[in-house]
Amino acid sequence: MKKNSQTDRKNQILEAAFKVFVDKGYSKTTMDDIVEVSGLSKGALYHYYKSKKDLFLSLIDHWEVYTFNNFYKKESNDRKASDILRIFGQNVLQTLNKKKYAYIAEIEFWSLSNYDKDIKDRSQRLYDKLLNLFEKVVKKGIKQGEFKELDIRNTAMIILAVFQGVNWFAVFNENSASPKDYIESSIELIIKSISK
Amino acid sequence: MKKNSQTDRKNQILEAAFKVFVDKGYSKTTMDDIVEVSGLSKGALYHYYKSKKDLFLSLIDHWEVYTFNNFYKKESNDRKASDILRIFGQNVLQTLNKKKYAYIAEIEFWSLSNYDKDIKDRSQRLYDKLLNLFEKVVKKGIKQGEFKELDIRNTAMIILAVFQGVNWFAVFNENSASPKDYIESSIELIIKSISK
DNA sequence: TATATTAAACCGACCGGTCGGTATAATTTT
DNA sequence: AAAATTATACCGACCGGTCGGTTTAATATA
Repeated sequence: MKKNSQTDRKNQILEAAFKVFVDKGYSKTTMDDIVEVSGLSKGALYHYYKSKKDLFLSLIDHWEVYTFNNFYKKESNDRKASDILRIFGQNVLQTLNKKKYAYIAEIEFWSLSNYDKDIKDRSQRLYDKLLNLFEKVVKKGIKQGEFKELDIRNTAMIILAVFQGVNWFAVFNENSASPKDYIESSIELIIKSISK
Repeated sequence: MKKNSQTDRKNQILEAAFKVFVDKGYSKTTMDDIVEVSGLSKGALYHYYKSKKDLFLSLIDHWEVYTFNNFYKKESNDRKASDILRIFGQNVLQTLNKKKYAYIAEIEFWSLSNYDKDIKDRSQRLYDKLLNLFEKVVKKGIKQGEFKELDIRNTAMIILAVFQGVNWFAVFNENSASPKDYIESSIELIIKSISK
């Protein structure tokens, strides 16, 4: 009971913080904003998190679960590697449509990583996970004879870069190209190139 | 004479601001920091720029000239499209090695674009230029029979995304892959896919 | 009553921008 | 060409407001 309501409270705060951070950016966000949106008091906030930065760091982990949770599930074993990539692509699109703000938060992580070592480390850990995931898929493709023998890390990075490309659509009002076209054609381009 | 010394002063301020902004990020940068680095006074600063934001906006234009100046030159007419892409890639690498901070500044633009319309517009204008440049190359490749008939805007975006991928190396300490390998193999991958 | 939790008043460091003023250069007047 | 006037460049002390964080008061819980 106690343990649960404690994590409930923490989540309540995190979600409020998420909203405000995405809305105003880290530095323009005030603790009072988060107090207001969370419906709790400042005392409560500092009871659960020791500082604004501490709150933000927790948010990075929260973000990962929130945004990429279904990512990790979808890699079913019975599909071929190329199809897994396609599914990833669809997930990215879905996230862009339904949780555009997740990508905006991600950009904030990048930006802050340049000036704060703790945030950088936390973000990097997150990306290592993602890269490992892509690497697994590439390895699988190679093992199953679908992909050529290529530098695994490098290929994973290219895939990541392509997915990161949708950030473009999250930030700017691009109307001369659609995210769907972009993602799908990019993935097909990659698949085609690395397939035997 | 007068006009010149005026732009000299403005550049002096811009360069100081560039340094500090890259070093600390926009919000953590104080006007006093810029005062100190520029060697001028606060009064002088506000004499030439009406606000911190005004200064930052000017910096976006400055950044473009500073970072991509040689980009625009290199598209010599006697080369085939794929080689132009390769040259672009080398330029990106060179920039990453010599002016890493330029990429860090770029991330700051992205981030701030989410919260400030003026910065967003200014940044978008910058990317439109870049995309147009890539489109020209793609068109050329098609016209000269080197590339397939494909969606031009979309292809330009893929190229952009790949180049943006080096931001990764600018932000994080990636030691399991080299920027050079990344860029070169990415470009070859693209060229291979879009060539007839 | 003791303890735990929340609410709200408050503190003080910090910072963007202002403003009164000086120095220097350009222009006009005598 | 000297003096007077005006325009421009520059300086730095200062102010008003903000905001992360602390402290104290109130309230609920046991």
